Amino acid sequence: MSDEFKEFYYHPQFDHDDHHRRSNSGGGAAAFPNSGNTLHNNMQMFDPSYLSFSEFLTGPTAQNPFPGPFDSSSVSSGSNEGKKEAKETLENEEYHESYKKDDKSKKKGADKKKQRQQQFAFMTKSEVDHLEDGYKWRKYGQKAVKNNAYPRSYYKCTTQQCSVKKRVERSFENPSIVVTTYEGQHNHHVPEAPRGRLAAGMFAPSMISSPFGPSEGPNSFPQELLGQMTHPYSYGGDEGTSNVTDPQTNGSSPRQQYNQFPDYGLLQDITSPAFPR
DNA sequence: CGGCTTTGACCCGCGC
DNA sequence: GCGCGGGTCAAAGCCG
Repeated sequence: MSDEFKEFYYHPQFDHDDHHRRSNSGGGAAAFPNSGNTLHNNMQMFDPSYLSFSEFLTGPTAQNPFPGPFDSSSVSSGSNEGKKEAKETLENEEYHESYKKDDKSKKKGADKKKQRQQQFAFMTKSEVDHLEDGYKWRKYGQKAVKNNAYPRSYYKCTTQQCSVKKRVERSFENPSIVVTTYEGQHNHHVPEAPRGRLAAGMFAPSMISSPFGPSEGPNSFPQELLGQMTHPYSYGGDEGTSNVTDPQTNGSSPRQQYNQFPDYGLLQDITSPAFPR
């Protein structure tokens, strides 16, 4: 219960034109190429230049693709209650959000114009695949991915006007690691805490109002997640050495630092977020 | 009964 | 041009 710290890595969802790097030369494939070391190549850290994660996201998203190279700092999100798993550092997991549809309007008959949307991926150490983030999701598919014994699940936000999707899959090497990729942006506020917990407090509008206005924010990242990250990303100066702040050992109560995170049992496990393209 | 999950099929883009 | 792999749809089943 004290080792609950998460490392936030953000890594760009390389999407360029290189979408489908599917089987990077017969190996890599989708999410976790067993390479087990390329992670650092693709993961980037929160840039200190940004006051907050939100800003961080906004910046690069708006103009520069990515602020900086992978650094090495981590964040701790005071997960109390010790929900289920212990957090640890991921270092050899690579997550590649290859970007698939550029504009492909697949599907039969349905003319869905697929245009790339902002994506945000992060790794979470959790026993459950589907982390509750306050929004309601409907699973619309599941697929076995290559080089990964674990299937990838596809979810859509059930809110009508919202077309946010997310993919969830487990790391092949570390089954305890769940990689969640959000795509698109919620154009609404967090529903009435479907599960009754976190949603309400943790996604208080005040926290997500900034650059990520749920109403029409230019961003598409999980506001809830941002909420957590905003502060955690203190990024003191000795990043790389110390995991930012560990609420629990930091002396201050987690609740304080993370504002209203009553008892969220979902994103608390975030291990390493990727980065919105 | 309504909503969600499951699962097989279909479609599409990319690499060879 | 073909095959592979990934993403989505939609019908059926399950559960609350």
